[in-house]
Amino acid sequence: MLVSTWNVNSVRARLPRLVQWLESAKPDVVCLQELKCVDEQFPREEIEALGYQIAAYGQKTYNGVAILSKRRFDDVFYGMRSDPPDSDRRVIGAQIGDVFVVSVYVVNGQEVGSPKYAYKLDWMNRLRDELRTRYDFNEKVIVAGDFNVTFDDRDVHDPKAWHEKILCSTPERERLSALVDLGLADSFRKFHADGGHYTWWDFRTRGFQRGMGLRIDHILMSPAALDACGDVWIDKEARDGEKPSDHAPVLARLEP
DNA sequence: ATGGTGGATTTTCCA
Repeated sequence: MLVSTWNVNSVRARLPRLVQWLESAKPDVVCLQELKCVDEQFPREEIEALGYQIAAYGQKTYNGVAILSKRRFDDVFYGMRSDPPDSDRRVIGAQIGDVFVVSVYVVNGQEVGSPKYAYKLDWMNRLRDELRTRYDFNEKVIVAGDFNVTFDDRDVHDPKAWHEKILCSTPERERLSALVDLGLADSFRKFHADGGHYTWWDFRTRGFQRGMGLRIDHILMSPAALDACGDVWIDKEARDGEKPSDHAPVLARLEP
């Protein structure tokens, strides 16, 4: 089973690239982030035509997450059970056979010290609570998405320039580690110990063309899922070419 | 150097 995550930065703007990628990569499960449209606008027919079931949780203009699956969903949940409920649509989860899959789009946070940064840290606390109370981590649990946080400086093209900056600050990394402490490993690191592997490059600085990226998209796995995982890789080609997203997809192969 | 590009929606927000 091939499980993947991709922040598409508008599913409608990315539709031709997404269709092309689904046809070539042939993932069984896809966690999408930043749909940037309501569910009525989701290009359902084009994706169903490729043999996927769709569970979407979108909103106007911002955020929005979905899960695509070749196999039918046994169960789906929409959003966190926090009080008050999340004002943004950033989390969706589904049971697909014996695997529990969550697609997450973590708050960006704008800048360290800003109100949005404080919100990000609180939101990540709430995500931890949601996952902790929802799942039995003896099962196969996969939490994939745009976490908007690097694990350590191996995930950063220029650690000096990014030191304690947004996406790289210690409080953000502590909260990402707190998710790992639930029993959710960074699956990419099972196969790649070296740095220099990135999933996001800023449009504004033409980061992709200059090799200036960060690894902020992750596939976290419970021990049973990680045991079944034979490889994890970043599809950099999907970040190249005409009208790309600013993120590359991450893929993981699991033995049945 | 607080820019730059890209998306959605709109003369601006967000990333």
